[in-house]
Amino acid sequence: MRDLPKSFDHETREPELYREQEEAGLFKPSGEGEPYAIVIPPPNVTGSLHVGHALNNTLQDILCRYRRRQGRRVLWQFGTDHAGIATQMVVERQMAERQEPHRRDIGREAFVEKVWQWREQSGGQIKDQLKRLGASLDWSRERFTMDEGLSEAVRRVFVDLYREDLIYRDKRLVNWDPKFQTAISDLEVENSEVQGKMWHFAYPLADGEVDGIKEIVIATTRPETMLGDGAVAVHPDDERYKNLIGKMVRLPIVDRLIPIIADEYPDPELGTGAVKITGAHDFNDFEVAKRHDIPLLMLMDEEANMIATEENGVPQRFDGVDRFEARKMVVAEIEELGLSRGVEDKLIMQPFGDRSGVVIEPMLTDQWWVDAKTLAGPAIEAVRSGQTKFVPQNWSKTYYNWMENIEPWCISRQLWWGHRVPVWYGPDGHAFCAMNEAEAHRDATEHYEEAVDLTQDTDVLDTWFSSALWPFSTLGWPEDTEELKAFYPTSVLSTAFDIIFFWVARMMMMAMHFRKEVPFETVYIHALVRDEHGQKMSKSKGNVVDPLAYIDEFGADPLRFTLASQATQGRDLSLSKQRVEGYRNFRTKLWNAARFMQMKSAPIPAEAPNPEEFKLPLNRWIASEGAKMTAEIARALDAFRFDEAAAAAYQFAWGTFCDWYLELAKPIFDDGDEAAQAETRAAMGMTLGTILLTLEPFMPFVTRELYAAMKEGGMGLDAASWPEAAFTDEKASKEMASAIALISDIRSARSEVNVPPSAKLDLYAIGAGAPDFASQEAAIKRLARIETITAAAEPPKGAVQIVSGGMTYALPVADVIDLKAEIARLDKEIGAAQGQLKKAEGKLGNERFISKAPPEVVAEERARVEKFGAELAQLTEAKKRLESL
RNA sequence: GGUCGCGUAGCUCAGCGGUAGAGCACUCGCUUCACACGCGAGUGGUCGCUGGUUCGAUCCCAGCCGCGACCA
Repeated sequence: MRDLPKSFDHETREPELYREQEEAGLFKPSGEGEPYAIVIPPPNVTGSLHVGHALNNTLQDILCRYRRRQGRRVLWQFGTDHAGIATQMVVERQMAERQEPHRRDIGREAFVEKVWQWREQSGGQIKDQLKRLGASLDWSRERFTMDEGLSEAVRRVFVDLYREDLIYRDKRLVNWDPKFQTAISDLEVENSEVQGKMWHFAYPLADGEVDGIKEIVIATTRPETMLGDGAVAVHPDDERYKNLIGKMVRLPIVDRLIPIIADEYPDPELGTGAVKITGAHDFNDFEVAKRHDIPLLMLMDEEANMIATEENGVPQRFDGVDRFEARKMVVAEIEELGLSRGVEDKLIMQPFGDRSGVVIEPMLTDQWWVDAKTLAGPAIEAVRSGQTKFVPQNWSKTYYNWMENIEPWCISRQLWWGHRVPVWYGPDGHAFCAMNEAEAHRDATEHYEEAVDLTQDTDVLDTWFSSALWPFSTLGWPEDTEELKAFYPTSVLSTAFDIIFFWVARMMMMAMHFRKEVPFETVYIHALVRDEHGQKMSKSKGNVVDPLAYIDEFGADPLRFTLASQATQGRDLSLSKQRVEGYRNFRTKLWNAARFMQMKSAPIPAEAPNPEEFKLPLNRWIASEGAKMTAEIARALDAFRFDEAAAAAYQFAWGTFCDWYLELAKPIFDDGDEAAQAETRAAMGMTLGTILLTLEPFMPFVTRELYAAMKEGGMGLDAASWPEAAFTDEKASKEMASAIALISDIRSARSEVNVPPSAKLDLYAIGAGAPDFASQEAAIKRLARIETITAAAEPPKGAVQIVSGGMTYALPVADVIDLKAEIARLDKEIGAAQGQLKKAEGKLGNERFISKAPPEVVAEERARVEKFGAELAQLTEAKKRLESL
């Protein structure tokens, strides 16, 4: 045993202990066990550790450490993703701060070079933060989505899907982010409700009045788009407009004739029932325009400034005007024309870019698309058939719901940082999709029958396109590597629910298509971390918790234990400082228990003793309880019940081992014989070993420190495997439970009748029966502060009377007895017993209960009647004796 | 509007057909030779509301009220 300092210095020891593990090669797959693999959800290169990361990586670390201890060959794959938009944004901002030229001025190649430089210098700070958390990731296998290998995988997938017609180029409406000037996917758009206005504009009929009507009034929340209207639509069944269908209206300001058409899209109940159709700037309108072959007029450029062109006929004064400025102009001009028919305030849903925060503009552009619908089929089937399971199971519904209604996936981005689309164009625009430029040239030469100049597509691919390959690309695919053979499909993927669409679904699709196998057997969906009041954390609320601050203050162990103990299924978790503090106390408790054991020379034995050979009920009991706990933790972790596993460990270590076992063992060290002491040392050491080993996945630092200090012979914790949990001894458990109950009952009675804690009393066991825990006399004396234990026929005068385990005991407290308090105490117990008795008797009095309830339940109730009946009799008698004083 | 989830002790949450639980907070007591980041003893709940199923409902079903998330 090595001497333990007074307390654990997490600040200096945690980093040292981490380094020791890493240097020992603990984080690399080892041994011959069955492979177990988890790929980390790759954090952004720009990312830093937030509570969500802390939770997710704690849980993954627990799984990995648990499986390692069970002898599995564990790979926890680390890597980061290149985060196209975010990274480009960061580097551009940095360039601006340094007053360097804009990226457009230095050109694409130089800019991309700068991004790589940035990554070398400042990317990946999250690695060090994950190390502080204690994450046992295999750093030696780190991957990056822009690595050559992973880029190769991306090209392979693109080329193959292109050749199978599952990737195609198409001009369609996309969500356009005017700030970053790129298309983004549906998922990167956040719709939120904002206070807006609904304007009513009158469009005059072109050929004068029809049945006394000379205009049609449309309602719009986006007046500026009226400049590009191609039609006005009404519902075919709308009586108000029946006669107007087919007529033309004169579009104000632009002075263009557009038709009134009938379509199912307008809701007659909403607004005026007449809807303007701007096919190039609204998703619903686009569909209507396509159905009726209405021209799509582009109104804006890449920055969402208005453009006036020959084609769109927008007046020159709008050219170059910002879209919101243009809105004001349109409204003013309509009013001037006398065509305004009112305006109302209205809550409207508006799309925002999740990274840029600006209003997204639907824009008609050429983009690359993945035929997600086709890929989704096998991915849905893989979950339906149970090849991949969601935990908690409910999330599979979210997955199905999304997958079954999936839209084409827009994968092209007008950025510079990312995987460039592997397509080259010939002089006539003919496209050649190839793994590299040389191949494209070869194909082109064959096509044109001469060498031609090619230009590569300027778009890059959505970051999620490369992340979708993560489970197999990190293992070396498209090469057929040993890692791929050993670790694919991976065992578990752990992530948050909001990533199901972004990532899980896409990994499933790609894996089923390219590997014909699921990417992972289980998808564990963890909860959201909220603040201590259950509020979602947000920068604007200022309630964001920095996990690193908790690590600084308390250490990683308490933070990890807090997160694990709150990781229940199906509910978000609230993180509070108090709770972390509480588990810091738990760590200290373990520490002090070990220090006590050092005083008693009770190390973790070099060779584990066999509990079957223990003689003392106390030691047989703790071995039995320890085995129970170990089995419970394993069961809980197998079921991803981190909370239950943590609770079992906490309850056993503190509630059973420290509060009872160590206390009950003290009298043996005081005056037990040599053999009893030796056995108790061995059992105690063994149990501490069990606690440290089962707790290690949760608290990898302090458990290592204590194990190393306490282990006889100095062998480290990592040489030990998960404790075998086979021993039980019901008889010893029962005996100890009785002793513990009696001690508790005596303590309660003493406290309630105000016996000073320091006073030592004599205990009398009343009547003929003998208690079944004779072996614990010394412990009872010590823990309940009893001087002597004697059998007696009758309780002495002035005694507190205790009914425990079917026996009556008396505690003479001489003159100090508080008669009133004692009667009150007995009354309380009598009341409780009566309540229980009445309840059980009530059930048994119900004939239908007797006939319909299962016999064992009925028997249970009968036993309860007997037990509480006897208890009540004893208590009543005790009270009578007291009153006769 | 559709889908999913949640309302259990002051707070944060387990439990989910047969004796209501944990941590924290609170009250009282304690320099008990590992630990006051501690020890001991307590207080606190018509388990959102209303019906139904059942011998029996916090748990299952239906409706309602309140809260939240996701998708339209």
